[in-house]
Amino acid sequence: MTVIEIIKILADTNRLRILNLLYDRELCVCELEYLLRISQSNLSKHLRLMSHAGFLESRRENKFAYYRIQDAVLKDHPFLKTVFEVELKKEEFLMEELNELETYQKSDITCQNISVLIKKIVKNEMENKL
Amino acid sequence: MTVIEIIKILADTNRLRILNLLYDRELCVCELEYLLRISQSNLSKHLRLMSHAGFLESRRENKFAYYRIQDAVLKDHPFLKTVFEVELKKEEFLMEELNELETYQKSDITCQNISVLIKKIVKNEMENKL
DNA sequence: GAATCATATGATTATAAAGTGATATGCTTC
DNA sequence: GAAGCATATCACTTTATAATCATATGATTC
Repeated sequence: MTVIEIIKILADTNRLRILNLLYDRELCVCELEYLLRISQSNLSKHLRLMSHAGFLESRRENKFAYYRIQDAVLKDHPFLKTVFEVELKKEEFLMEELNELETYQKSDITCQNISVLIKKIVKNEMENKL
Repeated sequence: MTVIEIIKILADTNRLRILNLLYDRELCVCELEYLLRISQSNLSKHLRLMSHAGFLESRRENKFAYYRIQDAVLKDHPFLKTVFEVELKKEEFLMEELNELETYQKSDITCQNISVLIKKIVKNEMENKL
């Protein structure tokens, strides 16, 4: 992966939000969908893009797909550590999303029951549009 | 300037080429045009974009406009040093363009006589298209 | 094996940049 | 002050990418 490819991956707000949460941990598609309020298909496409580029890796466990950042990317491109650990911390909304992740992890919500919540969110959004 | 703004600036090959040459030095628009073979209007737009964002600063000396990277940007976002000094060095074509800059600086070409060369380049390109 | 669920993909639309060619600006020189 | 030059800007075209909606896939549960 070239620097240019990496920078182009970072240069999208939704992808940066995804990577912000995936930094240092593995998350399921449904968790990202719930935490970031990105539509399922849109999310899936960003994840595929980053996987094909070699930025992410994924594994499947039963019904659920888990994504993580490839170790090699961080090793080969040390500036990414600074971006994630220093620069992204300056962005208030990204910090807020990390807080929400923490709240989520302390809660009793899991991949098993998260879809109910997502449906509620989608329903609310629909109603707000009317 | 937010990280996201900075990354979006970097996420364009021509802007990265420009910044690669401007790192650690000041250059004139005509020098960039000559060295990078980017059309004058396109170049001017990229320079304006980066100036408005606060990434570049410019000064005018007679007919010529000189651009440089703002000190504050590099100070405020240390990862940029790594990007320029480590990551961009891995890109062969960017290294090649730095070499061409060095050759240029050793030559007797100056802003005063560079426009003749640019016209020749443009003329050649026109002919190659036919 | 039919139904359900999580995720992926395809087709399409929407949006936003980058590039181009012509023209404007503003300084310089005669 | 007219002409020439370097740079900037405008109007437009082209290209690229994100988002959306509908549908497919593939595993799971009953």
